[in-house]
Amino acid sequence: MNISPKELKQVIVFQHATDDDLNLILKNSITRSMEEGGFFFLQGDEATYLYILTTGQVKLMQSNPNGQQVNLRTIYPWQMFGALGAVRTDGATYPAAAQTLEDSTALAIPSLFLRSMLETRPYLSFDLMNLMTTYIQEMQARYRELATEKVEQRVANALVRLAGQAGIKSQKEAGIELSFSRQDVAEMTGTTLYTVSRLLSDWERKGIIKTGREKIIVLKPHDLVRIAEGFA
Amino acid sequence: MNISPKELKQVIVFQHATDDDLNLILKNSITRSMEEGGFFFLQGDEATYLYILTTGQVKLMQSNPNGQQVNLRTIYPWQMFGALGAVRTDGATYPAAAQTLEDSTALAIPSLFLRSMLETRPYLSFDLMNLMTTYIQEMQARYRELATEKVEQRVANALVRLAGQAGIKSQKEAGIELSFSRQDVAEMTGTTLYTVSRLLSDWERKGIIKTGREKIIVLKPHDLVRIAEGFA
DNA sequence: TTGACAATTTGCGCTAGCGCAAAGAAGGGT
DNA sequence: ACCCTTCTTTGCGCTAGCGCAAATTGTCAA
Repeated sequence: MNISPKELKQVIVFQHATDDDLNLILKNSITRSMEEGGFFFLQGDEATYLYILTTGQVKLMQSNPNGQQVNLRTIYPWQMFGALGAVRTDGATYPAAAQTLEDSTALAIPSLFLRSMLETRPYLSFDLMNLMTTYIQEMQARYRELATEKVEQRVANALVRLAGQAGIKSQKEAGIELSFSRQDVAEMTGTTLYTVSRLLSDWERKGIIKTGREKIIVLKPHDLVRIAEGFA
Repeated sequence: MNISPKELKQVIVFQHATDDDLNLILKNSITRSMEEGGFFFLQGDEATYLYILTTGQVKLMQSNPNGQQVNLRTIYPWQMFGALGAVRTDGATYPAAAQTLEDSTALAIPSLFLRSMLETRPYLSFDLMNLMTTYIQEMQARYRELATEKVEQRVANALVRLAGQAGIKSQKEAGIELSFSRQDVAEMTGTTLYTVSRLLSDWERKGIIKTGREKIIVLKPHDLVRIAEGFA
């Protein structure tokens, strides 16, 4: 699999990189493929690579000591993951696990090489920092949501967000199709598979969505927004 | 109020700064004082300054549209706050509000000046980026905690953490004294003032802590750790 | 087409935690 | 020393959401 510098430039953090830098990165990196359900890394693994997803889909998740887990984020092609661990100068470990949702391929940039780049390429630190501010704000917002909103609102909100990010215009229905199981949605919103199922069934009865196995078609996004805002 | 470069170097992000840079920062900044209960900035304000707290205590909090709020973090002297808004290149706003818990003073560094420094001082971007990775990890951990742990565990955990960060060895009691109201603790853990009060009363009966008005003295931290880990 | 497996739905009972209300401390200022 | 304000406690009732269990449905492979 060959990646061109031009493709690599789609990555937000590399948008200001020179072609020379991009080639240098490509030369020093390897590609890793992983079949559905496999892990690029586990929580606590030593952070030896920073990854750029080129094909497929990856979910980042964190587990507590009892094994319960939450979904932190889903990664789509040309997004970066594993950056948190890889960037830290001390012998750092990944704070989350990265599991593929479908067969996936990623460019793996060695942490050591990355850090050497950071030292001599100010734009890289800067862009990376900017990306991180975005993450922090997002996490803070989700934290507040989890702390103050009730389940119904959080699930509605998640669907709205997903429709924007991961949605595909449905072929048959006039709506936006999402490919997530009830369990996935539960882990994204800090609730249980049962509660999600009940909510979705309810909304389907009301004609707001249409459901299927590992599939949710959003028919009336606006109604979901209203629910998310608390006008249940 | 005069701040010396040496003092300013306590700030993690400025640890690698030259004396010249530190003086430059001081020359371009102003100090702002704020009495207890006042706001350095509100959520949504245009991010014109990045602040370094020099004296006092500040809490960062985020509100949802209905006015319910969560505490994101408490700031102690020589910590930075307002960085998220100030760093972003687009005309950004603060994603949280900063309210003083006691009379406080802060060094206010203009965002524009800060950004000009970032462009020419790679170490600054780099250190700032490192600080941000720490924040992200912390927020992710708290998010997971909120999603998977029950209230009792979260409150116990918060006390343990606070004892480490903000604790003062109590004069009279053999314990670590914290100055937070029940409401504060509730906002930190995503629960209600009532539930916190009930838990604290319970723990006091068991001799794990001692309570007072806006005061919690941790007597047996280890017992709290056990509760936090789920051995209620 | 038929199995086998995984995802989903739904009934049911339960309890953790919410939140009102009212009473009881604890300070702080005058 | 007293009053007023703010914080805290606790009784009480309630419900959102959990989670087991069992039935049902959808998918894929042989």
